[in-house]
Amino acid sequence: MNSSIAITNRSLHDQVVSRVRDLIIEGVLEPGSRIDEARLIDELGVSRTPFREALRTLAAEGLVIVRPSKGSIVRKWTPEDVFAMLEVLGHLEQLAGELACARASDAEIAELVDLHNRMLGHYRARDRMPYYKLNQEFHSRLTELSKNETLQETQRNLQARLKRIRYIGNQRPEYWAGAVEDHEAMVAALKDRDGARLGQAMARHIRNTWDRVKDSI
Amino acid sequence: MNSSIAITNRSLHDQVVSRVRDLIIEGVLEPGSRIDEARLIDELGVSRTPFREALRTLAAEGLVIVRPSKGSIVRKWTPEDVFAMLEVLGHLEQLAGELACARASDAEIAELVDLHNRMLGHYRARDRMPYYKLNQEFHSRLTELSKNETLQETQRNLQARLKRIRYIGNQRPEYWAGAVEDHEAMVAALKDRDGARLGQAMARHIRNTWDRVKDSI
DNA sequence: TATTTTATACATGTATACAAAATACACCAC
DNA sequence: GTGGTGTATTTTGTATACATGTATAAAATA
Repeated sequence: MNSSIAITNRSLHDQVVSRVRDLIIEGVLEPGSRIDEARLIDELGVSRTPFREALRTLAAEGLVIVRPSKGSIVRKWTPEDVFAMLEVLGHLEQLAGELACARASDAEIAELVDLHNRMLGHYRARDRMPYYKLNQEFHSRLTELSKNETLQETQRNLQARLKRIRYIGNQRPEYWAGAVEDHEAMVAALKDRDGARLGQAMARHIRNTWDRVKDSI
Repeated sequence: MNSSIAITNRSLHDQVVSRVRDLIIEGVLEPGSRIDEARLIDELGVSRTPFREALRTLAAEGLVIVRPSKGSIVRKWTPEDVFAMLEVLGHLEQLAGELACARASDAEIAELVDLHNRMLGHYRARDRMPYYKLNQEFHSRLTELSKNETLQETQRNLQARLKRIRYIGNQRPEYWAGAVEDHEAMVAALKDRDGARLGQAMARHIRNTWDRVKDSI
């Protein structure tokens, strides 16, 4: 029972989309495996119509492939795919960084610095999961500061595709330390509102990400 | 009756998606207007299921908004939306240009130069429609030369969203002349495989596009 | 025994029917 | 005349039934 007062009128479609998306990101539905329609609709307790519509949405997002008459599968990324996604994401976040320096308010930047400091706390305590979650938020929030809706949308989509891979990849301690260093540089540039430097730092961060994840795909 | 021999086994879904997408791009379905499910499925001769699945795909592409229980509408872009899309597209094509210079074969570049020359022919003859179509192809092909699948996918999507706007915008003769000049610069840089210069030229081209279309949104 | 064919089961694609929500409209009170 | 309430109608959301296509396994032939 939902104790909150808020009216939760999310359509069944939206609920199924985010539920299945999570199942894919969490790896419950394995990349390359068939999606058993009958079993999933049974487990989710919905009928085929909203489920299939959800699959179409996820297919458009690139997480699922619908093969006519042959069922749907969870999309599986090749190393080339991942490299391509990071190449694009790197340039988009570079743009985001440049725009953020030009368009964000002082308060917004302060918030982001605060978020970064909390991340540092989790790093020192070696709490991977909360660090990881704040990391996702850091990148999303920084992209928001670009005040460019399309940029946010595209970044969100790529981040969703990469979420699982990144989580798997960032396991080794020295990789984690490297990522934290990258973030230090980014936050410093953001504080100075040095768009070019922030852009460079973000692009470098994404390139480093490739080095960190490439062996675990 | 289909006189061609080719087996046209595209799913009903795909057919509906591209049909409705075209209706939106051509302006038959006007931005902001409600999509009359009953009428359209009747005109297309399909049932509601594949049609609604197609709407979900188009919604994910950003061309349509599905409002729960209130029907779907054709998405209408504000000037801010268009500016944001061009800002992103500009940077993506800049990246595409840089990568193309590094990764394309001589033959591929020659093909693109040839395509450009055909565009010039249409420009001299003032044949707007064939010029416009080759222009779309020019940008798609150049992005293909980046050999980055994600980049192509993202570019395709943004190009689809902007298609109608760009067509409306590029009407005045002096604007057209400016666009042709931009292309001359791009092709020259591509011939020299000067990635930085090509990138700059593409980014500038997109910025000019904004100036050309902003008054007609 | 290997290979091809065919039958059958099962999963997917599409259509339709039913339920729920939103909108339009008429009627009444103020 | 204006505002509000209740009902009818339309439209959308979901479930289910039916049709069609694909894969598997059994049987027949080479």
